[in-house]
Amino acid sequence: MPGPPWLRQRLTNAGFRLTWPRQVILDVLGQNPQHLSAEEIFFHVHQFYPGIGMATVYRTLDLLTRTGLVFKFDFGDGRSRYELASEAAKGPHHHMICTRCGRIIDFGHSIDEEGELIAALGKELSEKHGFKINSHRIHFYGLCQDCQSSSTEGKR
Amino acid sequence: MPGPPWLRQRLTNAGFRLTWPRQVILDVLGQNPQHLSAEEIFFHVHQFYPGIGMATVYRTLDLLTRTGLVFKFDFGDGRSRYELASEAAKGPHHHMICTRCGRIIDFGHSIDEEGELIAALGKELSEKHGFKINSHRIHFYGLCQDCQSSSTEGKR
DNA sequence: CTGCATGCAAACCCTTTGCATTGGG
DNA sequence: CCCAATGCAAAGGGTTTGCATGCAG
Repeated sequence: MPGPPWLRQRLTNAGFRLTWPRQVILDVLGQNPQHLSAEEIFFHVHQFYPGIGMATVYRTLDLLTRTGLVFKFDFGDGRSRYELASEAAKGPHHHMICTRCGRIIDFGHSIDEEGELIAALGKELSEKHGFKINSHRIHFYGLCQDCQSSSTEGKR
Repeated sequence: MPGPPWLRQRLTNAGFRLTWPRQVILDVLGQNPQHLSAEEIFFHVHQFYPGIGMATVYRTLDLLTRTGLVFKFDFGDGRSRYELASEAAKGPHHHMICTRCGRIIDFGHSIDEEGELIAALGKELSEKHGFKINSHRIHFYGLCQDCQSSSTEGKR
């Protein structure tokens, strides 16, 4: 259960204490490239550190999110997902959400059009509305392979 | 409080009863182009139809969403927003979310790059993962004009 | 008339918070 | 040592559900 030391350093650098729960949560996130819900993170962490409570998971995730070490995602199913920023930053990083079973897959791509599009939209946004864009996300909705077989589509 | 009759027709066509609460909810949505939360919809509807309950609002919104008359959005603030599909479909339609004050603005644009980008990404998604894309949404995160003035940025 | 739709209130789920205790620096 | 961080349990906020009643078709 080692895990990247530079992440821990960024915590202490930001003035936060390097506690056991925080290290384990960081490690769990580092070992799970998928988006984990708070409950899933709790479950994983609990195996190494049984005494942990959900409140600490939430507080730590909030801390990590505010510090920028973790990204928080909302896919519309009522629970948030979390992912290491360093993992998400490995490339443009979007998501495909199956409107039937709720499955979410990461979608790292490398298409030139995106840079131009985002730049153009960002320019328009700042000119028309005075916004300063820091990031963007693209969500695709549709049916995953498994759900295309079945007939009745349960739309969200 | 008239409101578009074709919308009501789509309800009856789908086999649902044309009740008073449903008509009023549809009218409220038709008169408010912004994204409304369930609570805001309840509040508006309540003025015309005081007897209505939140449960009916939620059940109706769910019905309308499943029928495709209404789009449901999640911007990450813990409550869902709803908007008439016919309104949202007036053009490519994305959102800018201020990470400080939570303000959301609609962002209807008309940039050619988007079609190409989405097509390219959709192709990749279907080829690599077997997904069938029905729709997509782009979220921009940043600071709105008002919040750029203030110093401390409260990240989500 | 018949059963879908409503209203009310309780239940639910995820997340946040209060408070005494613990442990990192 | 001291205060930030934890754990527990209770509270909170949005959404869903059970059940008796009401109304559209």
